[in-house]
Amino acid sequence: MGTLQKLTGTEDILPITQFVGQEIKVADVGIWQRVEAIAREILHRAAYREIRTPIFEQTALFERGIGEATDVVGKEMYTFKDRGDRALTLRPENTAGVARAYIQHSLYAQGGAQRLWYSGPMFRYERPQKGRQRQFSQLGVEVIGSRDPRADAEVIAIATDILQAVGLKNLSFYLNSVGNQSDRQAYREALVEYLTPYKDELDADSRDRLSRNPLRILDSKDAKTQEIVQSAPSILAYLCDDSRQHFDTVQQLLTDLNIVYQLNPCLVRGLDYYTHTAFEIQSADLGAQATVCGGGRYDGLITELGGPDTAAVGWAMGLERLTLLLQQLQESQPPELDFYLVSRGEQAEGQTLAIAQRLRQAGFSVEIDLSSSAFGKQFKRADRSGAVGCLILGDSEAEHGTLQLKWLRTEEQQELSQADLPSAIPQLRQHIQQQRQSL
RNA sequence: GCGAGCGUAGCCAAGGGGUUAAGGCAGUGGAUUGUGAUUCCACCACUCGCGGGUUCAAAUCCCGUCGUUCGCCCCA
Repeated sequence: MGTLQKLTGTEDILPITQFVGQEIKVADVGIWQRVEAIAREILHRAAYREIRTPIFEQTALFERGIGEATDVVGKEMYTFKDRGDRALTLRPENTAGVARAYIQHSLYAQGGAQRLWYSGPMFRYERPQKGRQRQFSQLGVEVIGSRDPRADAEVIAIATDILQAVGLKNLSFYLNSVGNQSDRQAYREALVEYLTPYKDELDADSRDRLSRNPLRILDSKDAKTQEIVQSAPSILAYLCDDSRQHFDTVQQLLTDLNIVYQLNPCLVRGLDYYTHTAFEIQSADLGAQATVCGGGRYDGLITELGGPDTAAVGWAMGLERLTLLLQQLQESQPPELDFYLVSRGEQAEGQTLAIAQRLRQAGFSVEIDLSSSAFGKQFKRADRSGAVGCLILGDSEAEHGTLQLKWLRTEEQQELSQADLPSAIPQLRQHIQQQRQSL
């Protein structure tokens, strides 16, 4: 193909929806704007403030923060050298970046917990499939500076609020606790001890992980491995009293909030920094990439990155997955347009911009037809634009300083004086409102 | 990184060795030179993702490559 095309695993989000039959092939920006507006409102009400951090960071930040043994760091990062020979990486997730900013600007000096949210592109070098891209968008929240179980529950409640407000149903919420460092160490040994005799029956990947990252074997999709894992010891049995109590309280709070969850002791998240609470919200309608939202507590991360001992919880939502689910539910609305301005003739065309600007400054939306084609054609486009009114400017109007206004839905037509336009504005506004409502 | 399927116009497609590459939607111009519908007419792929091979002959068969979709791994 001679033309340049988007890179694999990236998407264009267009102003128009593209259909194949009834099925939406590519959803338009409208759905994104709706989701973002709803999320923003809910986050605002919960006193979360937006933070924007760079899209690339030093490679070392992710290596240290996410963990060198993880797949994300091991094989999925977009890493490169810049012209100054610095090792950079396009962020594969944003918790590490937010933690870095928190430390760098000493946000802990503000006192109390910092409630933060972010939204933006993330990058992972993977083979794309349904619900998985190389550039994708995450909306996330972080509460940094509290180990209170209410923080865990609040963050979860906000996630379920957003998903519900946006209109998603049929989601499953899985909850687990992976305990603290020493709980996990003890459990890890027990698990390895249990699994070692079955070593030859595990699938190849799991056998590999037995020494490197045995907890990951728990959520293997391999049938035989699953069977073996069924009777493995549960992490929940290895929680110390503090961990146990924290987890119990989180569960109690969720129950009080009527948030339905399923305990899943096999839920292990792929990033090293998680401690205690871990959770995922999944949909059955997404194919193999079922997780819409995932997160948990990460009490060790800030220290790991060189900051003070600071507890934190957070989650991230995959916005492509969310919109993918949403576009199955609703059709998109064309943008509302007040006036479509048609014109013909040199003098008339010369007056259109000034008229449009005057109306726009008064708060109306106005689209100018730039084609100079026959009025018949321009009217056809006016009709399709969905505008309430069509402003007509031809030779005689230009001559007399007037303009025709045809209300497209009622087919009434009236004449206006250009000079009197400002005084006609309240009436126009009222008329448009009426016509919209009568639909 | 691995596996499988699929690439014919802006979109949906027919054609599976024989040469003008069906049809539909959308678009543009006109019938209608100042009023939205319908209808009608015309235009809209020097070539079937790209490169090579087989053949008298390739969109069609073979190889490679790129893209895409779904899955594995992993995650959002």
